[in-house]
Amino acid sequence: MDTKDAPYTIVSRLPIYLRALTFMAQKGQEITSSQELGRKLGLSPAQIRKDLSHFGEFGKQGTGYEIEHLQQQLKRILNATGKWQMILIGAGDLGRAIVLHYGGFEERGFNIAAVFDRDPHKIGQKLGQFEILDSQLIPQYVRKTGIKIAIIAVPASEAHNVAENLIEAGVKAILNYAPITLSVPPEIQVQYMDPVIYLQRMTYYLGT
Amino acid sequence: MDTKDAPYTIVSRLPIYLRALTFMAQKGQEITSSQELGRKLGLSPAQIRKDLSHFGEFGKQGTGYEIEHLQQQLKRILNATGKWQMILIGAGDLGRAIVLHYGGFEERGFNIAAVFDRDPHKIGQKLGQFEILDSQLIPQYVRKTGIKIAIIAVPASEAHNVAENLIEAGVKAILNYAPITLSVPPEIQVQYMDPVIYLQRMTYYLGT
DNA sequence: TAGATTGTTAATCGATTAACAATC
DNA sequence: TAGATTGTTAATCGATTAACAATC
Repeated sequence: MDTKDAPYTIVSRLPIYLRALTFMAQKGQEITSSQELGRKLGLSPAQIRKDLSHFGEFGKQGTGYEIEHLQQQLKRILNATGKWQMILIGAGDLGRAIVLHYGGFEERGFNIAAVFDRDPHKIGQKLGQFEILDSQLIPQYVRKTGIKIAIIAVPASEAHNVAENLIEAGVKAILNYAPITLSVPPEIQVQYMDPVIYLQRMTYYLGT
Repeated sequence: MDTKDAPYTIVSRLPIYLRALTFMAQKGQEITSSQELGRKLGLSPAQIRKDLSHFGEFGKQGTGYEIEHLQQQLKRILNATGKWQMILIGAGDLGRAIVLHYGGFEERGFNIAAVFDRDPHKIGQKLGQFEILDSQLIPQYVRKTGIKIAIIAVPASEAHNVAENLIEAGVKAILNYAPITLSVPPEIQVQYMDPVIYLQRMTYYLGT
């Protein structure tokens, strides 16, 4: 396991690098440098080279980085070569928005496989292409499919229960849209998508 | 300007503290401690005390923090006492999802004031309660209203142009849902909401 | 008073930057 | 060769943690 000991600070930047490289590749660009990447991402060239050097040597002195190659390497490091299956918990407004209106998952290696809700009025109904399944079926579904990633889109008051059930069933990573911090065992990954948190990180700097 | 020099690392945690305090307050709890907060948020008590000490003394030895009071103080520090007006650029699927299906802005101090798109087929149509306005009107709208916050929900290819127009018009903070890093002057705040970035930060740890 | 928890200092730890030899 | 850029080392910088006097 060559890569699992990289500091999270570094890991957290790799998807940003990958996204930038994909954008450049789409425009037909073939080569880039730590300087160019740094300029586009607002980071120092040194930091980008240092980050990449944790995982190997991907560049060529005097030339820079072959975009296609670095892209492939980052995908490999991030386990982003295949397609990850995910389940979505919560078929309310937020869940509906994620399923119906967010189109970016598929082309970047993620797929929603099933949607769950605990509301009897919703179970059995359709959410886009999905039939909404009973939340009670989550454990057996996760065990059967081996799915490791879940998206939580339930109200804050329910999020913690849902998370515990998911983890109990074998889920290892949670993308949490509920506006609450989840307490989970250290080996479980959680990331947060509450836009208000991000807005407040900016209003601090805005004056009143 | 007593607070504007706090390190971003600290500032970035304040909204998390505020969210946790609000949750506790809703449950009727009146007092908390750095220990309890730390446990709930996965942070060390020392860090929480250190963070808060950058802005003042909000606790009482032997007792802890009065939740209502600390909440008020954090709101003041974060400029989260009033209601911020925002504009949304992009009335596609993503913009629609944000306006119609995300309900959490209002009660937490943010409000969408207007929606813009550049597509002639969309301009003049309704998005929920909003009439979609022509993107060309953004500059005059921003100047007239003094709005400082914009949400970008256009395709990646358009995001940079949109951002430049917004900044030119006087916008100071951007919540960017487009999957691309924006290059902006250092005094402009940007935060990113691309879920795939967050998913890839987790898949690194999941093995293949 | 005894117990608890703050705010703060000093020590530790980790991340970023600057600089440069290696080399394409 | 001359110019450019990498990968890496050492120095700097900043953030976290541990510990404790102050005090409620």
